[in-house]
Amino acid sequence: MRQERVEEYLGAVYRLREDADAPVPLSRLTEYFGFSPVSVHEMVQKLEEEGWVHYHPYRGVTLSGVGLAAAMAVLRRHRLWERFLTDKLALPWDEAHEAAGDLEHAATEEVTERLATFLGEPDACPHGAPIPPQVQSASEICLCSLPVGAEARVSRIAPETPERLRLAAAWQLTPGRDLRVLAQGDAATEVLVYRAAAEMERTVAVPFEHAQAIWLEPA
Amino acid sequence: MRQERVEEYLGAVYRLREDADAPVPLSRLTEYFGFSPVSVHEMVQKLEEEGWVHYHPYRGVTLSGVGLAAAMAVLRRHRLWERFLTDKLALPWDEAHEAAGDLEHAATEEVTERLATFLGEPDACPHGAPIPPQVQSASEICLCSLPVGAEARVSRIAPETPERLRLAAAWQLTPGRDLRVLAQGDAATEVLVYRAAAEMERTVAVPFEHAQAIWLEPA
DNA sequence: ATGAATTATAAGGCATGCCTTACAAATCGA
DNA sequence: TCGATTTGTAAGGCATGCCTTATAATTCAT
Repeated sequence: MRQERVEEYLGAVYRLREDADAPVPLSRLTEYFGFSPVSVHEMVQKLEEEGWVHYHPYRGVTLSGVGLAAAMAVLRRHRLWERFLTDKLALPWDEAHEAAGDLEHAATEEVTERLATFLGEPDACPHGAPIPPQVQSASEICLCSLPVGAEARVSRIAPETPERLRLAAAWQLTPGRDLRVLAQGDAATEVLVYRAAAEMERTVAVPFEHAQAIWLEPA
Repeated sequence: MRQERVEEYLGAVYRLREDADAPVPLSRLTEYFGFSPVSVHEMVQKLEEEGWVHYHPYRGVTLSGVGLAAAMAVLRRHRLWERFLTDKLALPWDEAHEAAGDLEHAATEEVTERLATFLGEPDACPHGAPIPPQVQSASEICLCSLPVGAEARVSRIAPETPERLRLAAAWQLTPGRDLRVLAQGDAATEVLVYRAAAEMERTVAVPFEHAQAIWLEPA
């Protein structure tokens, strides 16, 4: 298997496994890549043969030791390049993910580590995802879970679709911004209302589907 | 054909055509890539079919209009990344070429142009090769051609092999450095003797094979 | 002008990584 | 527990881009 293919699969598994112990079903990978189930199944078997993942039939895949290390390396590269693209090249943050997807496979470990030094060893990508070996904060909660009146700081947008990123930027709900929940909209209409705190007097109505993807550190 | 493959071939043709009108023989490409003549021939035919090159049987290939434009874009990306790697990441210049070879296919036009801006629109790669649309200086001459006693400034190392680049760096014969020819060694022993000018009192004996690859702007 | 070297072309092969169709097995909800 | 849904497996296909072997055509130097 080509290294790039391996890396793409490992990166996908890493992203999709919410819990370290929960195997990622092949259906998730099928959906993630847009490949046929048969193709994914084939690749997963090869990945297992080569020791990258453990495959539990009818349950899904988990990363092996080497697989985890490789996945972390890939995600590290990806997110470092995202930082470079947004911070140094001023690429819009909704384009950074895709552009970094190509660069992550092209850069060697040496180049990546030099890039990390150049960038000042950042801890997170522009969308707030931790750059391995940095790990996800345990206290992070979803915007949907924040009680009315509570304040919090935006820490991450995930999953990061271009459209959602553009909206989040327009709402000024980007990592580091503070907000307070003004009111909870009707869950049926799928709208929640929030107000960014203090310095900026802005009130935005965030559709439920996007509020689900905005993660916070409570104040 | 995959775009990356096309770009590699066009880049090779661009580099190998000394004169715009002289077709590049397939044997040069065979040698450049280390592929079999048959494989190169196959690819060249496909490139011709798709309009990237003109193929003159038994003579070689020349770039078409679109092929030339594409080749220039590739070389531009390549050399901009080389500049980034050496200038911003402090990657040794003999490693920059290889590392850039992967990045050049991964970066989009938009990213490349932002990179150019970030780097301050450089005119040449770290090894002195012009970054398109910049063109090669016509007054450039080879170290072998410089008369004894004449002074000149190093402008370029080409062809750039890692070993040669390491030697050139050790000799401090890098683009921008001034030198004067002290004496001409015996061509049979393939050694020429030069002395870097003024500020640094250094005398080095440059083997003929490497002197052939050091290009100068006469003082 | 002829023979050696170069170049072209034909034919068949191989690994990769996708695809579809078809069918079997396991899981899970009602 | 039974049937629908999900998941696994087998079989065959396809494009890419390399490879080797073998043979034909051309070029070039003597």
